[in-house]
Amino acid sequence: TGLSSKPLNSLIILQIISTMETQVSNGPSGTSLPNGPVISSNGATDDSKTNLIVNYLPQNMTQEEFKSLFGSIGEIESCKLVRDKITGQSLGYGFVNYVDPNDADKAINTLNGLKLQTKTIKVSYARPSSASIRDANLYVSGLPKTMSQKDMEQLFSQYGRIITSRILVDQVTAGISRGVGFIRFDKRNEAEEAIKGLNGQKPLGAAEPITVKFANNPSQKTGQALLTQLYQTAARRYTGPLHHQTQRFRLDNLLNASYGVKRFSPITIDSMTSLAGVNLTGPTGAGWCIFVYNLSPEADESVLWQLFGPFGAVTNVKVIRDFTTNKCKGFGFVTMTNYDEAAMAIASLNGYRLGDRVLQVSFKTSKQHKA
DNA sequence: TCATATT
Repeated sequence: TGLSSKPLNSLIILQIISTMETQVSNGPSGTSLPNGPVISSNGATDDSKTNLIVNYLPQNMTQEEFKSLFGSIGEIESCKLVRDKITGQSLGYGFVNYVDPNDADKAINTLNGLKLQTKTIKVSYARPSSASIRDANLYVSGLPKTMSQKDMEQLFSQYGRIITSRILVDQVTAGISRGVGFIRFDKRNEAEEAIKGLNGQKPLGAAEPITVKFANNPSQKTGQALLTQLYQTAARRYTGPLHHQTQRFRLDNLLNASYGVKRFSPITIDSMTSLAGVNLTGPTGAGWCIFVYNLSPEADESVLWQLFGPFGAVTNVKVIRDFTTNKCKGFGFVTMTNYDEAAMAIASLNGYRLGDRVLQVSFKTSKQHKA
């Protein structure tokens, strides 16, 4: 046919295939087989009960950490952290498709709202992928400062189903509206109708008209913005470690954000640093292994993610359980990628009161039981 | 005059 020698034609073929896949996955809902995937009459699998979208992931979370976190719930059929095609940067969201619909449900119940670093992740069922749900995100400006998120949703809901909405607030004055926000509709045509109906209009009782337009798409940045981003990430890589005082400040902010509690650990970072090298197992493969003692019998992996996630990159967590009762034996392990973040977590969480227990947290040593 | 929601 001559197609094989022309890259452009290959691209077209790929697009055709991808269109076919889209059509197939949007086929009629099918029948559920016992303990198996839902198969529709045309042979395609229906992922609506197993496939999740995860939003507001920390920027530095890797595919491996992502899989590790959601794999702690149950067997994963597939998962993907979505990255920018050009820069490779995480776009802050991903997909997890479980084998068992019950695990998808469990993941929503236990991981939705989990605080990781500065983010609160959102876990929900993914809508079937289709072109009609893309580019349905609107940027709204000129909103009255008194307008709440609920008010804004009420205004826009006449044009379609709203998936998310947000009003940006001033960081320093703690929560005063900046008069700008976002509305994501289920369908792009709903967003288009909302622009036609509301752009340049004055909301009831408002003094000024609002501006409604499509939001900037993060995956199609300008060349200048791309260069800026590349430069900034490169600069961060080559910047030395933050001063300890600064780290302590960041640490308190993270803790306050995550737990709403301020606490001070008697252990300083410097004393932790002096610990390094004498008694540690050291960075084994993936990172630094941390020993966590005095967990309750009911403790599970999500507790460890919640405790350590705010401090930085966590690649793995494990609760050690009794073989017969399946209850936690009182301890577990956490692996963190970066030494500084691990030391910070230990300095803050050692002596941390979790329920009626006081945790003991340290780097894992080669002979732990010898106290 | 914009945080990161459809692989």
